This record gives sequence, C-alpha cells and structure tokens, in this order.
Amino acid sequence: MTRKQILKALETDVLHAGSVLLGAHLVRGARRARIVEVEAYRAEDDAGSHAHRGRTKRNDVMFGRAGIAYVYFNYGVHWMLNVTAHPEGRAAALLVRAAEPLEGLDEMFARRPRAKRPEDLLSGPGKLASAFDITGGDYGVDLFDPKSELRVEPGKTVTNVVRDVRIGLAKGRGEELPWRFVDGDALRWISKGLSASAFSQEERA
DNA sequence: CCTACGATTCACT
DNA sequence: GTGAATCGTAGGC
Repeated sequence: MTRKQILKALETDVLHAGSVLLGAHLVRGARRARIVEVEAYRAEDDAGSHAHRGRTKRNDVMFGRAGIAYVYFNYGVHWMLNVTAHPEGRAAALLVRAAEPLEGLDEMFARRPRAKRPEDLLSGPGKLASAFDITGGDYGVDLFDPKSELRVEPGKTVTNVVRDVRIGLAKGRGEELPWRFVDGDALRWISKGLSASAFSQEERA
C-alpha cells in the first residue's frame, strides 16, 4: 500500500478507508506507531458525527480535502486525532483510536508517566494523542506531506480486518453502526475489547 | 447569554 | 463498577 493509494481510499469512501488506514504508521520525530484501530464518521447520515449539523469553526477541516488532521478537545481533558476523508465539501473523518508502539517508546513513556506497559501507551484516542503530543496546534496539518512533523506513512496492509460498533456514543447517535475497524491480529493493542456483534470483514463481504 | 455535555481516562470503592 | 476531572462548543432561551 502506497501513500497515494491510502489517500485515494480516503478520498473515495471513508468506510473503505477504515480498513486501509489500519497498518499505516503514525510518525512524529523518533516516535512511530502502527495504527490498529480507527472509527469512521461522516455527516448527513451520521448523527454521531461532529459534522452532522453542518460546518462550524471546530469541524471546518472535516469539510476540506482528505488526509488532514482534525484534532479536537473532549471532556475538558483529552485531545483526539482524526484523519479527514472525502473531497472538499463532503465531510468525513477517521478517528485514530489505538496504535502499536514501534519506535521512540521512551519518549512515549515520558509523555505518559502513568503507563506501566507498552500496552498502556496508545490504547485509546486520548492516550495516543498525549503520547504523540497531539494538541490543537496540529489542527489542519497535512498528514500525508512527508515534510509534516506529524504524519502518516504507509505500512503493511492489514488483511484480518474486524468490524465492530463504535464506542462511546450516546443512544440515537449511530452507536449501532459497525464503523469501528480493528486489526484482528493486533487485539493486544486496541482500546477496548470487541463486542459480541464484532465480525470479520472478509466473512461478511 | 447560559447551560449541558461529550468520539475519555484514571483513581477509587 | 462508579464517579471525578475540566472546558470548548453546540444548542437552547
């Protein structure tokens, strides 16, 4: 999978892109991690999406081109990293929920003093953001520009894609949609265990 | 203007 | 399992 192919998938369909983004690397300086869990959000038909009720100052980049960092602050505590999808005007994004740390673990541990094991570093969107120093300052960054300090690089394609319902959404916000994408061979690194409704994407395809 | 609450994490019972 | 932390934003008045 090349950088161009990932971008193409992002531009085409956020749901397809969910499985394509798995396996790609998130990089910042010496820190590198392999993305193992994402969730798709779109707009008109997705009540759980920040873009559902139209364009605002916060969600602005979701309406822009694909491959851009949409970063927002939640619960007054945590930053969350998303990768935008779809062409200009059609809002969508993938929330990066978990990753497997590959390099620069010492720096990640330094940013997350409470973490005891490598599994505690990136196993959740808030954890991942703090381990990578992701804040509002990264809002709008082009993640597919090799010159960007924070960026996404191609990795090995994930073949065992598991689909599940999204996490943390209130009732009526699309909590039943199977738009959570997980690397089935990397369950050790994900944010939460799979639900009873999880299924292998290949089987159901 | 004012209030409720969220795409979460962590400590504690 | 439950609740606190902590604040920008959306949505209602």
